[in-house]
Amino acid sequence: MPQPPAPDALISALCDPTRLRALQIVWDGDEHCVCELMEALDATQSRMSRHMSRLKSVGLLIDRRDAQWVRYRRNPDLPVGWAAIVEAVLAALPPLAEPDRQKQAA
Amino acid sequence: MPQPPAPDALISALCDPTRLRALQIVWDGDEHCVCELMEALDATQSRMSRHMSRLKSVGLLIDRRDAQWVRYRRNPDLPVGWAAIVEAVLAALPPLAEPDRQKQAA
DNA sequence: CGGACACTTGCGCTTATGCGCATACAGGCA
DNA sequence: TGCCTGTATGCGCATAAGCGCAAGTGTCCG
Repeated sequence: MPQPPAPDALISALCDPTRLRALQIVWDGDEHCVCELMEALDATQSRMSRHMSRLKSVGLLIDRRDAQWVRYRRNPDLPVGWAAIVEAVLAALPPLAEPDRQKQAA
Repeated sequence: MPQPPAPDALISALCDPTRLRALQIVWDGDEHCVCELMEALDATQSRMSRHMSRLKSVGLLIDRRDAQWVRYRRNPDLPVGWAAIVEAVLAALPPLAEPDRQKQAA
């Protein structure tokens, strides 16, 4: 089984608003550190850290230590089927652009 | 709001193996009664009834009373984005054909 | 070394979720 | 009406999930 766990695990990982928002941000393919995400999503550090760790554990993301930061990004080797699910879900989500970032615009 | 609740609700509804399997069966577009599903998925009556009711409440399914039976089937008016999610998820699931129906074949 | 910053993790708590059991409800049929 | 099949629902319970807090790890810098 080249894929991480079972599809059920993928779905479970998506079953949380914060994780979905995080995916939304991280899915641009770029690297994002925890501190960036916690600010963007208004979450505490431990909370965000755990969510990211969960997304990583199911294989959606990979991380990399970069000095004091841990950079998360989309797993480039994600099976196509899984990517399709994530993308379908993200496509249905509200843009997030304004609502979660307006704080810094305000 | 033409769409049921929010996408989060859809995802939550998918966060259960039994519901996923049920969708797998029901997604053929035909009608399926609870008793059929409970047998196919080896679930108790109340359990299956609740799962189906949940799938219905988020708008994935519609039901119809037919004498003593309640026929569930895929909601034909599902927004395309939602259908895309469901289909992406179902595509990633193992066929289910054999494992859950072999009992009647045995 | 010591302190600051970024992140992770153990712990206890609270709430959500799924389950079975028993019971209520609905429709067919005698 | 009474009874049977099929489905829904109230209730209580057990487990899972998410959270905050506080302590621990890793890295840089002075």
